[in-house]
Amino acid sequence: MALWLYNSLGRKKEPFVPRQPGQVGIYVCGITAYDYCHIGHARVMVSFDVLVRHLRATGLKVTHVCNFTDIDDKIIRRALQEGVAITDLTTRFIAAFHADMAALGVNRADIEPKATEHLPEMCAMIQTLIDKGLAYESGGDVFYAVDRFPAYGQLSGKHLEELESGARVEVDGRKRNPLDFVLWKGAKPDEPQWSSPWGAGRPGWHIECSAMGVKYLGESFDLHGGGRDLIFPHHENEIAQTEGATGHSWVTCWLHNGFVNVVDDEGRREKMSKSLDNFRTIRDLLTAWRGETIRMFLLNSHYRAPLDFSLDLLDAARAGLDRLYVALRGAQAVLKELPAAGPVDWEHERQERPEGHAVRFREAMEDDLNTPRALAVLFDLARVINRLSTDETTDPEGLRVHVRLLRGLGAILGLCGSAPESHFQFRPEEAGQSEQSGLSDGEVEALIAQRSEARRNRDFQSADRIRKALAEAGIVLEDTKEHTSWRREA
RNA sequence: GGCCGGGUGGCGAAGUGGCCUAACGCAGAGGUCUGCAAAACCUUCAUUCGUGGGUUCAAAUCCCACCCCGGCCUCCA
Repeated sequence: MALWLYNSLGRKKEPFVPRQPGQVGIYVCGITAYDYCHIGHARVMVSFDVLVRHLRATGLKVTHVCNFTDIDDKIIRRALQEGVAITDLTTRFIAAFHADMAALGVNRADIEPKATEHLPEMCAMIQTLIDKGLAYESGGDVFYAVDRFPAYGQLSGKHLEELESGARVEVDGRKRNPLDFVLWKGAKPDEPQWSSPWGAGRPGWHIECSAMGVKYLGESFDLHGGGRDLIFPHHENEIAQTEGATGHSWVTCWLHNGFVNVVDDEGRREKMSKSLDNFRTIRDLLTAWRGETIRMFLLNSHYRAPLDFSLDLLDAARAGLDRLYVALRGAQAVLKELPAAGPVDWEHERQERPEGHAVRFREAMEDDLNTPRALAVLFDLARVINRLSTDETTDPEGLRVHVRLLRGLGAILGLCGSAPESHFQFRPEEAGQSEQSGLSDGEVEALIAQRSEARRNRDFQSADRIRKALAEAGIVLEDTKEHTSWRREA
């Protein structure tokens, strides 16, 4: 078994071989901290979170780095607008990022470097580039001379001549070549600034990822990822900077996920983005859907394919996730206690059940993280579990084994880790629905107790009246022989 | 204009030469179970894969042309 990943550099799937056996370094381009995150950000973070989980589940030791851009034009502008200090603004949105990601079940990266804390590293790299003749000072700024780096364009498949002819790049007299990009921006009055050999100023955007990637993962490492829109110019420039400075190859495999699109009422679709102002923030959606539902929605399509976002699809994802939790809840009723998600013993699974769920799941994941296929395996498992839970002749051990597997495989996708009750009893907070979902858990339980009493007395009229009332409040009941469980429906 | 993705059932989405008369989920239909429901389970739901050619014993999968959707080429995940 081997993991195959689609490498944007070369545009084909390749078997993934860590540079150092058993160890992986991965750098993911994080956010610019000036606003709340939307589904597009969620997709990046969830995709790479799943990749890291998978690498770890297959026995690799992973160092996961995800940076924060905490100084940049947009941040400065936004801080000015809001009349707050830049660090207050970035601190606030970094905290919001952490909260949103926690809700989505995204694990924290091992290292979360901030640009403003790595000025010396960036300056050192810029100086190296100047010394090597790859960068030059001009009018207080420092620029990278793209035509001094022959491999420029290798990642994005762009050729310098074409870029120049197509040029939407604004003319800047200080640049030798219009495509040269800034490494160091000279300070304007009233802007945050750091001292440097080239005068006071601040770093360009691209240099931070080069400097911090090298610092934490080395001059060569395995994986570097982000959204497709970063391929050019951001990642192209990162390569030029880093390989220009070190003189050798930097990242083995570049990974990029597809966009989240928004479809409007006329059926037109476009990329969800900050600049188009057509985004839905994660925290907005979290008022009506569990984070795990959003995760399910994202994982139901392949990470590289374009993905249309809609509320209906979120509902469908919720229904699918319900199915997995129904299976867990049914098993819980039989087993009394739900087995925890232990690590999957791949060797054992391969020998005992070569066609089994675990093997099929892993094969799907190893095919460039085919999460839709991996999810299909989870659904197959849920069916098996449902059958075992309903069949009274079943021995509990077989059921336990399958439940443990569902939770173990689910954990690699970051799913199925909650208690079934907390999934089903999640309460949306959306303002307009407050009346509908006004019943507290305790009130629901009390009404169910009344209904159970009525049913025991075979007073089905009263029982059905209560059930109907609950249904109108968005509560659905499910009777088993000895117990009534309930869930909230959107 | 250059480059990059995508077009598969009512919806979402896998599948990239034979196991595909197309996985899986949602929605729908019938049945079993149930006091009745719900859930579950069983059955059913694309002879067809944007269009037109071609290659092949064999194509959703390869080749050619065309049409449509989205993106990058400027900040963007």
